[in-house]
Amino acid sequence: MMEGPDIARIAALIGDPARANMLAALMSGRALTASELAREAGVTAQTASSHLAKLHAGGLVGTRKQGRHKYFSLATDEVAHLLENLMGIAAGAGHLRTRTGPKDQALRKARVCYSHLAGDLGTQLYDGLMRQGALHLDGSGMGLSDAGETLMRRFGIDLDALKSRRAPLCRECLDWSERRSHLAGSLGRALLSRFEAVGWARRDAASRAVLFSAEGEARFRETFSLPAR
Amino acid sequence: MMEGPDIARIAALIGDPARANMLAALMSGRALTASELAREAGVTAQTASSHLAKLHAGGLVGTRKQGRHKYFSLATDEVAHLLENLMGIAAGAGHLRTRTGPKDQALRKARVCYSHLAGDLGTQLYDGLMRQGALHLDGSGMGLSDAGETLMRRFGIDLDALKSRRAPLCRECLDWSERRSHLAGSLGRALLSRFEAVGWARRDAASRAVLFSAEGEARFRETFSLPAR
DNA sequence: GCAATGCTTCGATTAGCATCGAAGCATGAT
DNA sequence: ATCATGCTTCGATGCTAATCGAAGCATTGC
Repeated sequence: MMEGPDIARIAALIGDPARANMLAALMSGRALTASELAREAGVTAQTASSHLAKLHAGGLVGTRKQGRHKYFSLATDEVAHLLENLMGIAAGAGHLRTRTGPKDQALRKARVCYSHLAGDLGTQLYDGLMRQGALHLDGSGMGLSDAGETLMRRFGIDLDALKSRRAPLCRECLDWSERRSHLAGSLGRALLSRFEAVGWARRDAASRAVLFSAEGEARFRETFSLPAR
Repeated sequence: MMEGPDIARIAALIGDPARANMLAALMSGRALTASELAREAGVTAQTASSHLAKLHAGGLVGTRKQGRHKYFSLATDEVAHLLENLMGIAAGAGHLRTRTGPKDQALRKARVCYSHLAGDLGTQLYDGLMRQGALHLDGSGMGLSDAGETLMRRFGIDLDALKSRRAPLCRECLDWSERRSHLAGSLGRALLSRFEAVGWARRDAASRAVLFSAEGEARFRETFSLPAR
């Protein structure tokens, strides 16, 4: 006993419903203010402040002060990965909370996972990149092949800027609805924001859903050689 | 708010120190009795019983009654994956920054993750299989190539028996000490038990460590074309 | 049969912590 | 300056849940 790191400490952090709701809200990838998170969790500002302080001390969220606002976001991709993982188990093992409403279906099709694309389209993208050899997974981790780099540059991704950062370019992230991997890392982030920039998709304001237009989805499938739906 | 599955519910389950210790103990892959888990967690039999009932109701552990003993084990590989994931974050963000005691080093080198090989040797095996093309990761998930099947059969793995089961043959699992993937799934399980069967390694009785003999490690590296240490 | 072992249920105690009201402290707007 | 907004600290309250002792069931062994 007592071997390995203190797992209970951070599990307990996530274990409070108010904090869990805050973290789930931060899975949108957007940085949110303390009051927004308070509203999201359904508690008053004071309790939210206390919760956020604990999340910060526990290393799960990062903060940024801007004027009289304080913005919170998930600390790392790994935290997002953990949360997604938790959702998978909660969806499978917990009672069937998955009442597949219409909004729920949109979430399953495409949603934001921290800051990259998840859901059916996210895993399809990942699979497609793997299939055509744009992505590879070898000893040193995951990376882009030459063909992949060309593809990304042609799509308008500034790879040089991404590479100059310390953050890993490619990571995989387990999808809770699909139970398969999708692409995370700074490239995953850049791709999602590019999808928005070129008008293929936009984020739902109220949820984590990513709404592709009909034409946007067609162009998306075409660009990454995915089967037409 | 309230979208997605109830993440707080199971995080809270793991968030209690006693339960977390029990789960960590079950990461050895062995099925343990209620009293063993009570001792492991440092609580009396009554409280342990209460905790285990909750873990069972929450779907995190499975039970098997045998005589007057009740054996507990982790419910699925996904649960093990989640715990390993949690350890990674706890090790990074929490205090207790890896005081590398002598036993700790053994754990880092090779240990049991649920029921397959983790640690340095586990990730090396995974990387080696990937490098030589025995394993591949494509659209439909992870699988063995023909060369990989030959390799496994030659090593004495009964692939047909594994394939006939419903459980996935190959899965990847994120390693908390190495922060990279190692091989899980029924093949991962079979490999570890084969390592023990042919006398290359044995499990430490008191911890999750897997102890390779000098010759065992050499044969291991030779068999899977890993660089000599 | 009786005793022993392993586990569970019951009841009571306790401690921790989530919660909120109110006040304090910044920063920004008028 | 003065007020408003956003966040934090303080103090008090109340609820949840972890804990254990003791008794209750089940199973095994003699």
